[in-house]
Amino acid sequence: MSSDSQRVRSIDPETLPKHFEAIEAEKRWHERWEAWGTYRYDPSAPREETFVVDTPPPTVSGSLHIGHIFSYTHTDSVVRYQRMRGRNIFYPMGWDDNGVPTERRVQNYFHVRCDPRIAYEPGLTLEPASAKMRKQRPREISRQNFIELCHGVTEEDEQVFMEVWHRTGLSVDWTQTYATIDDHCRKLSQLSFRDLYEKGHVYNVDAPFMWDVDFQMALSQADVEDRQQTGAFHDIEFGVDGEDRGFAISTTRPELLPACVGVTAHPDDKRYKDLFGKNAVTPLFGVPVPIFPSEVADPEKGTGILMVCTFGDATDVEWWRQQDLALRQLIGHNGRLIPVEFGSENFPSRDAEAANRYYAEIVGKNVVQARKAIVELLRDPAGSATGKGAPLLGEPKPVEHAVKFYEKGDRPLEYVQTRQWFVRLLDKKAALLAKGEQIQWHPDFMKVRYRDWTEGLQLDWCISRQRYFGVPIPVWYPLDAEGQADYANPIVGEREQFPVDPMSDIPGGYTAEQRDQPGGFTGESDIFDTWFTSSLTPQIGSHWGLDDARHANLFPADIRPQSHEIIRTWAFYTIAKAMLHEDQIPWKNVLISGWVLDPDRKKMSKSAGNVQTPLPLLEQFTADGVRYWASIARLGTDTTADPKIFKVGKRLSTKLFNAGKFVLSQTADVHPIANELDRSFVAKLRNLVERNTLSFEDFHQAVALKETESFFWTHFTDTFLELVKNRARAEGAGEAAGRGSAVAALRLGLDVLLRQFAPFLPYISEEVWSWVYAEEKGEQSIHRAPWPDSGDFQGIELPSSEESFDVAVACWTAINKSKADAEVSMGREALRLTIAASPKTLVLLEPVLSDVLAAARCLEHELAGRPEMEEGVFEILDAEYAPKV
RNA sequence: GGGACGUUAGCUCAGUUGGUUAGAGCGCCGUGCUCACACCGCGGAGGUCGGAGGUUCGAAUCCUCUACGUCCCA
Repeated sequence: MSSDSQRVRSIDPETLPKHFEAIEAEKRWHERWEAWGTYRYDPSAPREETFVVDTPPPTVSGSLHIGHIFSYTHTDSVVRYQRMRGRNIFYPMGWDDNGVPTERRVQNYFHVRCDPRIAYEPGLTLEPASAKMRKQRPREISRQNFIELCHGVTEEDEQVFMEVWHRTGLSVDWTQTYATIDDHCRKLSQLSFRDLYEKGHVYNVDAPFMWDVDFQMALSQADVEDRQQTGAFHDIEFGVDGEDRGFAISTTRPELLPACVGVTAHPDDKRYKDLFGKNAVTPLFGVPVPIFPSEVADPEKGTGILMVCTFGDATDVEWWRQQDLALRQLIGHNGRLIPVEFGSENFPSRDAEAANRYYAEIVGKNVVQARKAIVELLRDPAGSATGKGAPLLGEPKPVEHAVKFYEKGDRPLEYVQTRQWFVRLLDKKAALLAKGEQIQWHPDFMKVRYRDWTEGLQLDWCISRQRYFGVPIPVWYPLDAEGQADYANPIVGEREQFPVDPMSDIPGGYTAEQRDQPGGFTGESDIFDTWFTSSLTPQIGSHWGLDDARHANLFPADIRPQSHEIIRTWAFYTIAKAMLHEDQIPWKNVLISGWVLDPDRKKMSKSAGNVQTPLPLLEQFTADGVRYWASIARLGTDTTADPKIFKVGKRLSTKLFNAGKFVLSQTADVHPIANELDRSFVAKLRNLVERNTLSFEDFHQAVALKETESFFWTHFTDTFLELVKNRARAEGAGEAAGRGSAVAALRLGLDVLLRQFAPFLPYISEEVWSWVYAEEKGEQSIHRAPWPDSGDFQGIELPSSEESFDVAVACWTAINKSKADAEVSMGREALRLTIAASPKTLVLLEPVLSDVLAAARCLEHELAGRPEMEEGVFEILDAEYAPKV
């Protein structure tokens, strides 16, 4: 040992706490990372060095549960890996606050309703509604006051989310945040509209469209879902105009009888063939309607002939268009039957007086009430269209059928004639499908969902919503001398004006006094579908249309993380927007996280009432423990929230703390890694790094975690560490080289393993890193340290045999087993024993034997060559152990 | 009705291009408080890989059919 040799930097374990204080550490590290700017985006770096994340903006008014941590952790581990690879990370956070969830929350929280006709009340502040207030009618407030309340509530909700994200350790750049309702997003959203308008991709039209009668707003195809419902076929007898006969139609919606505008059956249906071209007469209301053939009519369903109403469903709309039928809109915006006058031009009747008498029984009722009432009326023989008894034939026959609902709604959709804005997509299916193919989907099969949805698209995208808290559609309409709006020639806001609110701002060339005056203008009161804004998240981050240089650096993004149920909305619309605006794909990779299931394997959701809130779990299992559970799940796989797995993660982090403490408290003179066992361990480690790097590049980061974890336990703490423990502490002359090699290998092992754990377990890895490595390596945070690569192993000679490590472990395990079989504790010394193995295996054992004997506490030994034994297998014979003390 | 994914030890899950007696963790049984760690170690038991058929020298893995579960689309 030379006196001028350098000692390795080590720690005094006494200065460290006995246990890892995770809660305190999480707070401490979050503050330091923020202070250091560890996760800041550098706008000066070129695109090829930048890694861009299109972060999902969480709906802040939704319930926060463990599923949020699950999917965001997936993203964070990818991001942390890329950062360690030297990439400049753009990882923003958005808040999705505009739209229905926030409006609902405000309505409930303050017990208010928005009435746009009411005047603004400046400075209005409200307390959360008391139980007493809730018994009264909701307070009605102005549109502007309602919007202000929404802003207030979302700010509070954002704080709750932020706290959880900080605690989870997301490496988001918190200086890059946005809210989908803020000025920037409203501006981007309106710029998007303007661009689509200029390109001819948007239009408005007054037509029957899907309508939710509770929210009283139009919907897009993506907002709608099928639900299986029990209905009933009602067979109702119609008359034939000018003839003595009748026929029975089947319908599940008898309440729409007054809205009947036609009758149809399959052209080949012999039963009804001779009716085509004639008029039918409806019972009760005596309305003559044309009978026409249609391929779409199913002869097997009900009686095979059916009534066409305005409107029962989408097929009714089709027939109405094709056959140019009358429009008899019956269902009002609120879902109740509106007053109509039979005998008037649009509602002809053979007996208007009777028709109006019957209709008086159902007018003003909602659909369910009206159905009940009309069924009773149909039992009245006087209402017959043929004079042959009650129009209702037999009793209603129950049937299970799919009914369309707004996904957030409670009552079936109606088709109501309204004016709405649309984005034209149906003519671009092929191009949209091609864009989907250019994007890498992880897992790949998730692409099928995008394809299915795109191929099945039947309607253009309805983007106007009759709501308040959202991005206004930036248009006004000129009013003619009669005060009629000219919808064909809207005045679209100018780029410089955005964000603009047509309800308060004035279009160019007009004065405020001309609002809603003949010859003046009127502002569009509708807002955008929230997806119209959310579909721009990559452009919101890149400042598309506002900062070309930044946009070029940040678009398209590298990854879009999201869950699979919103492929048809968020992913689809984002792809559509990128294509319509710039003929681009919005991102190169989509990472799909699965759902979190409760222990009964049900999806965790607020409506199911099985949500687990994150904070208690973070308290109990630590952020690293919870992150472990999330990270070990492969992309796209639904995963059970299993406390057992959280526990495994927490245990892993504790073990890292202890192993780190042990390794870094070893001290020795600086010496190269030269010992055979050490070199053999390093070779294994090097192999691990290579495999993990490939896994991360393929977005198989769960595999990398599993491999690292397994290596850490199996090859590091349970074996290598135990085998070199004695040598790492050996005193005396001639021991320095072996000791130095052992300590160096332990420190390299810990260093490289810590860095491979860092993307998954940011807190414990940073904690251990800070003890020695931060200063030694000149990287204050492990999260800015380089991902391990071949450079970490430079200058370390390869082992003489790749098998040395495994042979040493096998021999040591055999001795342990012999102790266990003899019911002797592992700590007991072996006075002597014989190690039997094949001669070849004994040759491999030779260079690592001293470490094995020391670890096994073996004083004397003999080797016995057994040619008949399998390679790599050991047997312990004639063991004699020291007496128990 | 069309499609996707899943079905492997009591539980939660790995099993890459088909290749020797199918793996891990938890749990269980036995055992040891050896100076980093009882938030630990060591040893052990436990599965005809949903079912049937086929291809192959060889199938958890490929093909066909089928059952069950979850989801997507209609």
